[in-house]
Amino acid sequence: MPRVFLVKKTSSTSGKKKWNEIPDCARGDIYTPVCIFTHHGHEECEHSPAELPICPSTPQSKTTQTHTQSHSSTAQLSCSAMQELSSHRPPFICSKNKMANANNEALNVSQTTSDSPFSCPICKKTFSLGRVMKRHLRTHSDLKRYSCEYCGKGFNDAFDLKRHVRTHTGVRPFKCTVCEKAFTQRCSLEAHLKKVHGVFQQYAYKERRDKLYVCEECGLTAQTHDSLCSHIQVKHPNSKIAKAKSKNRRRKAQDRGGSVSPCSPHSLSDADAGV
DNA sequence: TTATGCACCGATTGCTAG
DNA sequence: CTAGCAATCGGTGCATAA
Repeated sequence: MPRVFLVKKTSSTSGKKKWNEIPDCARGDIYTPVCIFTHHGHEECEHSPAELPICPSTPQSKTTQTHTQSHSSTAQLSCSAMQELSSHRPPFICSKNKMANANNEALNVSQTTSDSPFSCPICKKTFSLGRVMKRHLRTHSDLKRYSCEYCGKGFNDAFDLKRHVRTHTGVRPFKCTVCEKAFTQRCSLEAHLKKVHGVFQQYAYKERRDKLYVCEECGLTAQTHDSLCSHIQVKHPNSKIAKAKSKNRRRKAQDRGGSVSPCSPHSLSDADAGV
């Protein structure tokens, strides 16, 4: 069975950079967490990850070719039927977790409680919020809303796509303060700090959600939107992000008939980037 | 005011390379 | 065996539509 979810192998197309061979210092300006909580109790402030979309994807067709079903139709399938469906899915759609969950869900059907009012009609998993359950239903569908322009892999979440694209672009926003090694995901950095250096990061929940503005073009990180926008305008004036930004400015100016922020958060959204 | 969608995030996990 | 990579998915904040 192909380990298709490991893009590292499957996307070894010509022209792809071998980022593992590139020193972190050569990848561009990257994020260095300054809020680390060590054994010594030293604590500083911290900011969190990436903001910019880079991979404009469309509701692509590649992932919808087989076994795509509407929620209404899938809702009529039993768990075993869903498992069978999964076994015939195209490689990158048949996710590991989906398969594992299918088994777990079958086992846990009897464990659902009445405390969670929203229950998945397919796997019977329960949720406290209706919108969470509704989104969960997507996991039973082969339809992927966002596709990677580099490898074609599909994702349900725009941010997941953005994070995935970093594996192609080499952007690694999370940098170890001890050894300079950089990572694409905060958890990878935290695991590294904990295991290798014995350093524990601790944040309040809010602190974790503070944004770090990452230029997906070069990996530069900024603490504010404005500084990031200035960077994009100066360094990457012809990038898709910059174009999407200017396009969004024009649109908003038309919609509101007034001045708009030169770089509002939504101006950098996936949708505005042509998704 | 409520419902909904989007975006971001962390926890978790399977896998590979060394 | 360990460290790191990459992916999935539920929780949550925010903006906007109804």
